[in-house]
Amino acid sequence: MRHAGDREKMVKIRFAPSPTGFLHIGGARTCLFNWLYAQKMNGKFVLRIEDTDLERSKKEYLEEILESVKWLGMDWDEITYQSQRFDLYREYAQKLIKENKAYKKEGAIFFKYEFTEVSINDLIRGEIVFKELPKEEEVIIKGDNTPAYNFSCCIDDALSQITHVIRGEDHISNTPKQILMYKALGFEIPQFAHLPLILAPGGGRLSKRFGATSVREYKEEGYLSEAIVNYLLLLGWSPGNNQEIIALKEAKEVFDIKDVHKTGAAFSLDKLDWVNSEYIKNKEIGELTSLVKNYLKKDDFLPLGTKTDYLEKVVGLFKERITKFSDLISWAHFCFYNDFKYSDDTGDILKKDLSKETRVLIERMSAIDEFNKEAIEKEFRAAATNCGLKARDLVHPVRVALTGRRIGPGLFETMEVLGKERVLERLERLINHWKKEEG
RNA sequence: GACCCCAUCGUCUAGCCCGGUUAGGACAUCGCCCUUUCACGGCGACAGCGCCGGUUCAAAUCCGGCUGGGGUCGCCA
Repeated sequence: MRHAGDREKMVKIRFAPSPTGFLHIGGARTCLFNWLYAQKMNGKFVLRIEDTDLERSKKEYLEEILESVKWLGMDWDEITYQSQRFDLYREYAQKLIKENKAYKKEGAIFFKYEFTEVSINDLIRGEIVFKELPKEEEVIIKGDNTPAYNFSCCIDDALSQITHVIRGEDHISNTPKQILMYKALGFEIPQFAHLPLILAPGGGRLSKRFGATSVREYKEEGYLSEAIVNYLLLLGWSPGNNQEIIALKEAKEVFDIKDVHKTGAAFSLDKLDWVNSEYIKNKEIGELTSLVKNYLKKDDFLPLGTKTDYLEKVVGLFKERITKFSDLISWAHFCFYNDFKYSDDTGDILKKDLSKETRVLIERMSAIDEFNKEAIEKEFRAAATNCGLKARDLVHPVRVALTGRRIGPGLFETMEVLGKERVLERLERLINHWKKEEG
């Protein structure tokens, strides 16, 4: 409730990626917390593209970043590009020169820090006091006439009236420098909040050495955006109540920047996998199928003309046992192709020649009209019993015949999904296998 | 090295602000149950307040020091 006396400015937040690489998992979380705060405060969310490094900034990175932000479920009210505002930064640099706060030197423009003690009131960490600065001057306009980070950052934050700067902990040491620039420029100083860093599994910096670091790579591995968001939310923040699974729209309601941790959090693929499998299990089958279809299309994995309702059955077969969509490529291969070989580790299962018993099974299976798992199970067990076998003695070799593997989904469900024709075909192939082994 | 940040199971965390808990949950690991395999699911086990002082009847919780980890010190952002 807003009172007449409140002079509070509308909250305005920014996420400021640099298009010199794909959206990093850490950047994604920074974006998430910024977005969440804006949502919670009913404020505006600005995307500011920090493309001042003309050499390293690439259009493809920019596009990927925007795509990833959207994919994760976020949107923005405004987008600005620093590369379009170079004149502005130069103007302010000139102003500082006139006021004797900056000077030209070695082809660049330097800002002179008027250092006293600088104190930051961090929303997460409380007061941070800097008693010393490592330098006395800072480049604000580089030799090539482009602005340096700390300078363009201040000017944009001030001019676009950013009220809260929420960024990674690695920026803490930039903050006193920026505060001094704000002061020199006569700008109002925003609120700051420094997020803990995401650490590599062993601790230390999250780098390429530890596997995927960009959102895009996780997408390509077949992680759901909701799962990535959920997992990232759990890194440095908790909704409380022992809750682990939380959707973005729910987090929006309960998020409070003050609850964010101060400690760096190690990234755990195991936990991400678990969160992802939770989302897969709980997702409505139709939606899941369309996501899977879209995912598998990319690698041309699905044979042309695969029907959606067939794919849906396959997805139903596997949704309880995969952690990410890419698992399907090896596990569900047999659902789409007939040309698979029996895996090397199935030797013990196929050792005993059960041609006769398989023949009996074929008879029973072909006699079924409604080829569903109940009927299949009934006939299957009857066949085994008739041959004096335990069901499991027939189950294992048949699974190998149908899937090529010793492990997989429930056999009767698998048979129903494959359909009578393919089941019979593959059973014949099993008999042939034994024939060859003998000869 | 200088400046700054941080510290609860192996990992992510609840608890800390407003001292009194068998320090709770999740992932991972291990065991049992379910079962046609693998999973899922269910049940259970393992495992933690970095150390030393201080304040207090009482400290994970408040204070100080130490140790340990992290970040920054670019005409990168």
